[in-house]
Amino acid sequence: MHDSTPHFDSIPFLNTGEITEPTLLTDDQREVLARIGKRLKLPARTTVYSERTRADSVFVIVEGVLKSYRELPSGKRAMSALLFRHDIFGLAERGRYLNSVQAITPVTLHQLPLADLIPLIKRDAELQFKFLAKVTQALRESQRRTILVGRRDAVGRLAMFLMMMRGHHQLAVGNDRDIPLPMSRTDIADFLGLSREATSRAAKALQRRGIVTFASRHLARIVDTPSLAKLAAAV
Amino acid sequence: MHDSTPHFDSIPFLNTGEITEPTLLTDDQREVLARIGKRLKLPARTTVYSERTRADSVFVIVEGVLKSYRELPSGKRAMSALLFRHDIFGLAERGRYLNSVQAITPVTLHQLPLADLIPLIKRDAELQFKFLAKVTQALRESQRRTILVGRRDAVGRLAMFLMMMRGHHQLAVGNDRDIPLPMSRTDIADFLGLSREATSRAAKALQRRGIVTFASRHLARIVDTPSLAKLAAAV
DNA sequence: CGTCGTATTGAGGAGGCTCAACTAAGGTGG
DNA sequence: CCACCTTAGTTGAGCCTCCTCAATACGACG
Repeated sequence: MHDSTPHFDSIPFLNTGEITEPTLLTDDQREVLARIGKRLKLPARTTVYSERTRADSVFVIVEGVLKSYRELPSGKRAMSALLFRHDIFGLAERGRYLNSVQAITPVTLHQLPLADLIPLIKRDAELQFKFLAKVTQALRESQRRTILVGRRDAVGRLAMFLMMMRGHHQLAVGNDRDIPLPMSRTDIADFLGLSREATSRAAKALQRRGIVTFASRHLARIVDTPSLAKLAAAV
Repeated sequence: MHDSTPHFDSIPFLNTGEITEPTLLTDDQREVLARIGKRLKLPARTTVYSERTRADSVFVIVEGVLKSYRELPSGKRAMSALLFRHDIFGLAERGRYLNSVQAITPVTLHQLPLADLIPLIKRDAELQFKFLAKVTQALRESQRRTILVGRRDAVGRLAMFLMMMRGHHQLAVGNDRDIPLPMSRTDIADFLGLSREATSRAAKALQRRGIVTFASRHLARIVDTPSLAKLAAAV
């Protein structure tokens, strides 16, 4: 199937048989979604929508990385999530978006107007089920992140983040030692619930201990995977 | 409708008209769910299920409070969520539960076997849509909690928690000053990502500042709502 | 090659964690 | 019914980590 149609996968609820593959959209379902939506190509730094604005669409990421965040009264920004290929975002509450979403890299999105999507998934229960599974997965991801920011140690948090990024990248490319980090250090800090400085020091600590090297600001290389995994798991 | 059938509500995606009411299950839907599931009454402290065990059911809370948590290697417990009336839990990944769930108060649950529920919601798209909305709401709740544990100040976190508990209780009862806290201090501490000691000190600080009084360990009374709201909102 | 925003490094201080002792409450059996 | 025991919660002291502020270094972009 051509890559221009929206696509996502999700981890199934049940374990059917021994092998568990992610649940994929069928070609037909992708066609249908492509029909009701339109494709969007946006340069980096574009704001897709801002919190509290009228919500009329859900988005599926075809390619690229985005961040979902909330501005706090103090001027700090609380990051709700980092969003990757095949993720869904824009689930609104009472017709308003709750977060702002901004592109970190250039992105390709599929915009699905709620006015069309809701009737569609109410007709097509199988398609809706894919959405249900995907939202459930996002919920689990969110809970994992709650555990992450609940940790006290900066190094462990960064390790957890790197393992997470590795997981995302690994799906796409074979190489699992080089981890591209498209987002800024500030974004990482916000994601981890740390200050920029603490994040920077944590990165240096990992490097000093020979676990990870940072070839550039946007490329990490895992040297000692077991140690990193151990740091990420601990606590 | 009799209270023995499972029930839940959720906040709609769209704003239809000016007034936005929560989306409720219809009587018919409750009937259908009641038919495929069975009712469960459990005393306090019962473990409904443990992490990594085989998942075969989703649960709807008819009455009572439960906690969902994960045991960490260090022996600490990371709380994933507190669960209240009309909440849903037990969404599994590949046939395994990810968290453990334990009753805090005596609870009444509706157990819905996945083997029956999945075919049902694949037939009944309207019913599935209610589940989709509910899971989405849980996702938002989880994101809010991520922001909560990301805060640095213990007092603010506790304030946020109290406002949250107020919201839950307010729905059921009119009184919005008395807040029952059925869970232990340890549970609150786990939920806030604080130590027991810090939680205790934060409670004392709120009391000293005349914002909240703790009549007993399980009953808080809000004295100065605006101040509490301000503390909860700030950051 | 200069400029501006981003990132790193350093020093000092605040807040929460840990450890330890003490107190309160709940449950049990005589 | 009360004394005891066990568990949960509070209080205090010291330490550790991260935050804040400030200065410097880096790097992307014009």
